[in-house]
Amino acid sequence: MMREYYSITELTREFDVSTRTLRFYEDEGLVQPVRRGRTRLFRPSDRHLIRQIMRGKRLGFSINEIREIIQMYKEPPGEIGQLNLMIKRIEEKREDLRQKRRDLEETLAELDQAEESCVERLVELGVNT
Amino acid sequence: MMREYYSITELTREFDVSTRTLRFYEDEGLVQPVRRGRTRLFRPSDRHLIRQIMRGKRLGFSINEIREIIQMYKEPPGEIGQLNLMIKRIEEKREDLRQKRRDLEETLAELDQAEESCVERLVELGVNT
DNA sequence: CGCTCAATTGACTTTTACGTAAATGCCATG
DNA sequence: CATGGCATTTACGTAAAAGTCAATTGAGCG
Repeated sequence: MMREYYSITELTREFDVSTRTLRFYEDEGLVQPVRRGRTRLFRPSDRHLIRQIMRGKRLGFSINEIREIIQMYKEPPGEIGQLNLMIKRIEEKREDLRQKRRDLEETLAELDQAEESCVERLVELGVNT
Repeated sequence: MMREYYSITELTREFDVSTRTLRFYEDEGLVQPVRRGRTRLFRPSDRHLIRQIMRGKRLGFSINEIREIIQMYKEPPGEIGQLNLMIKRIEEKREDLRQKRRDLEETLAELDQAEESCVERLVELGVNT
């Protein structure tokens, strides 16, 4: 079932962030929950945005970078110049992500090696006792 | 040829960081260049460390996390308890990196989709004019 | 030796991404 | 109705990771 609204505390629990953080994202214009009186009602689309924000954070993107990425997920603009510009920006972000992927694979490889050294050392010690 | 020493400015150019940054990393104990008088002489091992630091930064790790990772690359400890602890830590970091990889792939997929939408829109506009 | 210019040091400042506290609102429940 | 329990707003605080600036220092060179 697709819920209509989520309360702020529901989402803080789901994503393990504080209310302060979600309000901060609202101030930053990353999400725009609707209001009933003064209380915020987050829609599924807001929830999805928060999911994307958390992903961006884990990848080490700043709020501004996340904002840019979120722009890219939105409806493409209607003007050709804008479209070409957006495609260029998207390509840049993808290159950025590919660099991160290379960094990630290299780091994983080095950690694999480090673990192997540890295991070898354990075997040595196990043999000698 | 394997250079013996690198000056601080050489490395700032190579890695596109400021001298302040490299000194900061030294203060943080991430690198320990030797000294001739007061000037720092960075050895190939320091250079390699800086490379690893930059990788960690691009992946969004904090200085403390980078410090931990660097510890893992070093010689494995001699004591069994320490070795097991280190293996556990390494496994945690790897899980962290695998999460980042999932985030990365998802983000790349969404960007692919976004670009496709843009291209489609371009085709529409191209057809209509 | 004196000059110059890069390098160092230390202090202070800045930016980012929230944390925290205080005062207050809203509302369901006993 | 008052009590508890979230919510909100406003304002100030803070830690991390450098940037910036000023005052020195030292090394090389003519």
